[in-house]
Amino acid sequence: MDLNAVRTFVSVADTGQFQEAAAELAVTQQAVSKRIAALERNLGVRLFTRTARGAELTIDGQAFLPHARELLRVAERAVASVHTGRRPLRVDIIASRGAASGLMRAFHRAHPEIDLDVVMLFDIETAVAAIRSGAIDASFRAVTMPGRPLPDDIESVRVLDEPLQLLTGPAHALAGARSVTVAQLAGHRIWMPGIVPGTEWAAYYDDLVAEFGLTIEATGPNFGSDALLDTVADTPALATFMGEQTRLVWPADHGLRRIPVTDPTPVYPHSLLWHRDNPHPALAALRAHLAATAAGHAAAGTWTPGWVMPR
Amino acid sequence: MDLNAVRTFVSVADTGQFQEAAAELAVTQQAVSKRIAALERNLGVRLFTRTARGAELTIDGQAFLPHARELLRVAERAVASVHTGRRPLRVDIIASRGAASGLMRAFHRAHPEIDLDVVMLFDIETAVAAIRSGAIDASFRAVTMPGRPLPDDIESVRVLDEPLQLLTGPAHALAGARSVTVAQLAGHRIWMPGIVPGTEWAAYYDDLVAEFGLTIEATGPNFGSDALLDTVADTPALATFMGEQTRLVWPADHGLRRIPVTDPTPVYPHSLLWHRDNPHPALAALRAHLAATAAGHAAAGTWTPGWVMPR
DNA sequence: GCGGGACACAACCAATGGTTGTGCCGATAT
DNA sequence: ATATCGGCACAACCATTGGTTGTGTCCCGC
Repeated sequence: MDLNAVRTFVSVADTGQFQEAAAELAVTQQAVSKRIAALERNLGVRLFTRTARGAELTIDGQAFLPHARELLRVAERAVASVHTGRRPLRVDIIASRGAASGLMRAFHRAHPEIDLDVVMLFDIETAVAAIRSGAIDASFRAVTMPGRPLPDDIESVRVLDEPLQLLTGPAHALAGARSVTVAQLAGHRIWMPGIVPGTEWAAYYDDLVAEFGLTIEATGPNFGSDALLDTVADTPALATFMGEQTRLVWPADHGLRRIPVTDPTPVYPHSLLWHRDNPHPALAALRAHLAATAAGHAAAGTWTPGWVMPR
Repeated sequence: MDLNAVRTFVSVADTGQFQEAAAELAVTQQAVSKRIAALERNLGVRLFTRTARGAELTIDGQAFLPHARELLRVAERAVASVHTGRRPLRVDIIASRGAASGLMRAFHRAHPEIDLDVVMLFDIETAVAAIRSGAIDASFRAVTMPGRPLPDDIESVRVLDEPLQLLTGPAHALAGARSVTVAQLAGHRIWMPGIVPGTEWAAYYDDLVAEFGLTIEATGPNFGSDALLDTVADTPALATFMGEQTRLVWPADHGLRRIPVTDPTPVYPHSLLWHRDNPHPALAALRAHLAATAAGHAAAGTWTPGWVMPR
C-alpha cells in the first residue's frame, strides 16, 4: 500500500480521467496508469472500469474511495503533528492515567475541533526546557519544588488539587477503614516503586514523609502499574498512595480498596505551565477551559508541600 | 510518506530497539535504520534518540506515534473494504441524499461497531447482478417493476414507503398551497431531468403518469441536483417531484416550497434486497434493525404502482 | 581498558517507478 | 462503413530507491 498510489486513485476518481489526474499530479498519464495498476494488483480487485471517455469507479472502487480519502486525511494530520507551524497543541502530562489526562479528555470533549497531542516527559525540569524550546506548548506538573522558582518566561496556574488515597489489598490491616488519618499511617509500610530521585514528584513525597514522619519504600525495580497493583492486592503488609482520580486498569472484583486520607488530606497540586510568549490559539482555549472548570483547591484540611491549610 | 516506514516506526517504538523491530519485520537492522532515517528526513524531525541500549522516542516521536497507529488502522480498514473475506457490509442505495441513505445513517448510529460501505449503482438490474455475484451485500431499491419478478435467490422486504412531494419555486401557481391533490397536478409542467429509461425508478414515474394522466418532462441534460433546484426555484411554470425524506442542499431562504400531494399520496416503495444465502452477520443486524424501526407502509390513501390503497 | 551490544555508514545489487514511444479500443463524425 | 480522435495500456529504457552484507563507532558495564 503506497500513499502515492492512494492519492492518485482519489485524483482519478475525482476527475474521472487518468489524463487529468496525471496533469493534476504533474506526472505522465502512463505513470498514473502504472500506479493504479499496481494498486489494483495489491488490493486484488479492479478499481476502475476503463471507458472510451476516461475511467469510472467499480463497486469495489466506490467502496474503497471513502477509506482512501480518510487515509490521506490521517496522513496529513500525522505530518502536521510534527510540523512546527500550526501544529496541534502539544501537552505534557505526568502519567497517562492520572488526573491531568482526565483534564485533557474533558477539554477534548468540550473542544473536539482542537487537535491535541499528549506526551509524557521525565520531570518538570525536562518539561520546562521543552516549553522554552517550543517542543511542547504546555505541561501539567506540580510546581511546589522548594528552592527552584520557575524562570520568568514560564507562567503557571494551579488547576487541580488531587487528594491522595491509600490503596490496599483486601487483607490489609486498614482495608476496612472508611478513611484513615495521616497519623495512623505511621508505622505502616507504604510502597512506591518507580520513584525517581530528583523529580518533582519524588520531592513531593519527600516533603510528605518529612512532615508527618511516614516511611515510604521506593525499593525494588519498577515493573509498572500492573505489577504494583498485583503485589499490593496480594500483600497484607503493603499499601501505596494513589491520586484520587487515577484510573486503574484492574478487575473490579479483585478487592483493591481506595481509602481516603484525612487530618490533613495530602493533595497533589497540578499546575498548568506554559511559555509567556506562546501564541498558539489552542493554548488560550485550554487556559480558558481550565479556568472555567477549575475545581476549588487549597480547601480546608488539606496539605501540600510548604503549608497546611487550617481546618 | 511511506506506510512501510510508518509500520517500522511503530514497531521500533513498541520494542524500543531497531534490532527487535528488524526481526519482527523480517528485515535487517540496517534496513530499519534506513527506513527510520528516511522517515525522519521526510518529516524534518528526529523521532528517536539513539542510546546504547536501543532507541527511545523523542517528544516529536511521542506526538507522532498515535497518528502513526491511526494511519495503520485506517490503512488496514481500507484494504479490508475490498477484501472478499469478512469485509464491511456493502450496501447499494439509489441516491446519496435519499431516504435509504437516512436509513443507513440511523443503522450506523444504532450499530457504530459495524463497518459499512455504501455504494450507488445504476439501477435495480445492476444491483441484483451485484448481489448475486457477491459484489454487494444488500440494496435499497423499489421492486415494483411490472413483469420482472425477482430471481428466486434474491429476497426482499419492504422497508419504507416514502411520500412524494411537489417541489416549487416561490412564484409557482401552487406555491401557496398547503397540499395539492394528484388531480390538481394535471396540466402543470413537472420536470425531472435525469430520468433514465429502463431503470426501475423511471418505470415508477411511467406508472404514475399513466395512472393519473400527468405530464412529466425528462427533457434536457441533467446537470445535477443543484442545477435542477436552481431552475425550479426561478421558473414559475416548473415544478418537480422529490421524496419527502430527500435532504436538499439548499439555502433555507431561497424560497423553495415542499408541498405534500394527496388523493392519493404517491409513495416510493423502498425495499431491501439481499441474497438468500449471504451469511454476513451484519446483514442480519441490518435486517433486524430495519424490521424493528420500520415505519408503517401501505397506509390508506397512498398509491404505489399496481394498486391504490383505499382511504 | 576492554569486550559486547546496538546503531550508522559504505558498497553493491535487485527492483521499483518514472519517462518516451507506440499500439489498441471505443465513440463520434463524415 | 470508414476515418479520426481521445484516452488508456504496453514496451523499452533509465534514474532512483530500498534491500543486503560488511564494517565502523559509540556507549555502557565489567
